[in-house]
Amino acid sequence: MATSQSTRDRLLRKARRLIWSRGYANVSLRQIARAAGVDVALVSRYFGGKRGLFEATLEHAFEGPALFAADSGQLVDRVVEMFVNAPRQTEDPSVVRMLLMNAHDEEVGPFVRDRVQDTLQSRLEEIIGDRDRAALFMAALLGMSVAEKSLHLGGIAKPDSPRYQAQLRHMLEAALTFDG
Amino acid sequence: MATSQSTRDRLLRKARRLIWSRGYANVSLRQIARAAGVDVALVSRYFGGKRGLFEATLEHAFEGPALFAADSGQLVDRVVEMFVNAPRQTEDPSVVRMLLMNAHDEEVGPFVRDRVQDTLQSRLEEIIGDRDRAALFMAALLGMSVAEKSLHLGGIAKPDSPRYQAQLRHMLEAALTFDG
DNA sequence: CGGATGAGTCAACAGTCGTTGACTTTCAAT
DNA sequence: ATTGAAAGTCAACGACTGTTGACTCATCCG
Repeated sequence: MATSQSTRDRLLRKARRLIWSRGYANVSLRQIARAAGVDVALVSRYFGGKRGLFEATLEHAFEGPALFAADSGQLVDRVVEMFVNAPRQTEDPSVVRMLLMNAHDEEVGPFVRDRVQDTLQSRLEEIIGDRDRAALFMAALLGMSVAEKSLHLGGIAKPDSPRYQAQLRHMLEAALTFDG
Repeated sequence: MATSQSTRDRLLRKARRLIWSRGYANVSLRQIARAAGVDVALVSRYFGGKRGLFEATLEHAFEGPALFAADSGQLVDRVVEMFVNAPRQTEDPSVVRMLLMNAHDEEVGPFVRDRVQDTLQSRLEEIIGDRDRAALFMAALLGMSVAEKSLHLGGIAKPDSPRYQAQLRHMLEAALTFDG
């Protein structure tokens, strides 16, 4: 028998994949449910609605252990590892991709931005030890991601190439040398 | 009497402001028409539909004269001028904002990306003289924009402050020193 | 004056959306 | 074997979307 837990998980996984990559407003519950092989009505039953389903996908989303264990010296290496190698295996959208697709959203944007501030960004400031540099570091990460993943900008190398590593590393390290 | 041209322009202006800042899928024709004080049906009459209206807002969108007249030495100054000072006056969304909001869109995303490649990006490559550096330059611009405008990242200064100029300039110049 | 043209209005269409409540089925415990 | 809760199904709802065609109205030409 299909336990409640397993169908809940199937919904959650498909929702993460679809909403994180296409954006909250651009994915319907019916699409998610169909992909998960589950009836639409169960979304409201298990998560209280679309909003609740999306928020559930964000639990533990910012607990990248590799990043959070890093100190300042390892930071660039860890981030490059996270965003260059990891996505190749999991095929799940990265947190940065989720950010780009949902931070502007009218309904869930504020929630997403708050979560990022509280966790990822504040942790980054701790590691780097400078508020401005941490912000620029994040900006570099976002810029590279949007340029490659969604703009398909020629000149940005394919993310599985060594040249992309070099490009990303260059911009990240540049952020860390800012001296306002 | 209200000539056809003037209502066409009113629709166009409101569409640019709304779609550029909120994204194609997140603005309805009825919202645009109401903001313009015009009946919805006229959109289909004058532009052939929502898609046509949006594409019309992109005509001449990438002809920033200040940027296109620049040579390599003036580039950073011109871009800082364009994205720091100009938006203060016009209150219109910048091209970068339009890009961030619409490059991912399922319906108009490909169109937008093609236009950017053909005009802005290729012109940037001409000026900079290096494909990789041009791409990183664009990534820096995008990253700063998304970090400030839509993520409201603490640590990124307010765009009308001298410190924001310094931050943006730092990242842009870093892109130009990439040596793969 | 009469008719035609262009501009604007209005109601309706087919479709999709998130959500709800009533229903059936399944399974375990008394 | 009967009861009861849990799990899943299904149809319908009101709201919203882009688009269409028939309508009114004013203006200008012959």
